[in-house]
Amino acid sequence: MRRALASALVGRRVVSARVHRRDAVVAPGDPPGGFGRSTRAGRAPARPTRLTSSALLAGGQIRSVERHGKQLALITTDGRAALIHLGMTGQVRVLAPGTRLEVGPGRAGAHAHVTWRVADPEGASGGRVVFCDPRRFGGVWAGLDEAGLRERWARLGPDGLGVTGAMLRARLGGSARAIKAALLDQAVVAGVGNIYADEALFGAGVAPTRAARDLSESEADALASALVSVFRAALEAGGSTLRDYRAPDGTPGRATGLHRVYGRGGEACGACGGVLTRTQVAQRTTVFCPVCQC
DNA sequence: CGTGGCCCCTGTGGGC
DNA sequence: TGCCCACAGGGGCCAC
Repeated sequence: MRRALASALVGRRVVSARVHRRDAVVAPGDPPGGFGRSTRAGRAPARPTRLTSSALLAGGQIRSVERHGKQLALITTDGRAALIHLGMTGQVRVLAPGTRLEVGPGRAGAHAHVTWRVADPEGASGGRVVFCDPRRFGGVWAGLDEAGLRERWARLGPDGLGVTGAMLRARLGGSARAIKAALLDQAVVAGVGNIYADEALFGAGVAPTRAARDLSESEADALASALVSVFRAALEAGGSTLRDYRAPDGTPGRATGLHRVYGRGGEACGACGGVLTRTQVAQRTTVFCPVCQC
């Protein structure tokens, strides 16, 4: 996504930013609680703050598109930043001038929440970029600057693509919680979600329920390198499309074909032939091989 | 302070 | 066909 958005946006101007659903955006001064909390009926009476199009980069020129973990930042040459998180069902689509967004799986196209119009520096239309998310677990953080962005990202762990055993050990510390719960914590490693946690634990031969503090040094090393290879392979395949995910050009990812345990509870383990166990860890469905992972 | 539980939301697929 | 339930790529808050 980052690469596709960078090639579509870097050097272009943001002509306008339109918000179709205010609760898919968090602006500075909004009450805490994340997406959807500020305007929901029956909640605290706090009104959302006024959201200017400038807070969503209108009038700026895109200098770079950066990513840390699951968060994607659009940064302008004058130092403004907006941050996108896909949640479970989010998409960011790039549409050529004159084209329409199809409704698509999960009715994503019927849930467009933010639309940016972009243009070449000479003014020729560059089409538009649309953030969609039916469930609205994702959203856009508006009104950031680069310092605010770095501050947010400093609270996250190292990005999963570059994690090492030493980083992992330092972040796990003496925690008694299940290693899978620790991996899902974005302050430990940024970017690990339910699919890749299970896949990496399988790759490393570590059971998801093991206490984080009980991992040996070599197990932490194996887990870090399993994370990196799982991420590399999934990126190479364009990501995991269970149903909703699409690249910015609308193509689904093909990494689901690489999953060795995720979504395969009850099936035979590809390594030992035993039955893959499906259970719950940290309130998330978890699949692992009780023979290969211990 | 660290943790588990609960909740936010919409869509889909299976059982009856 | 329709209704109800379970479940889904995430993460913030709150009570223990």
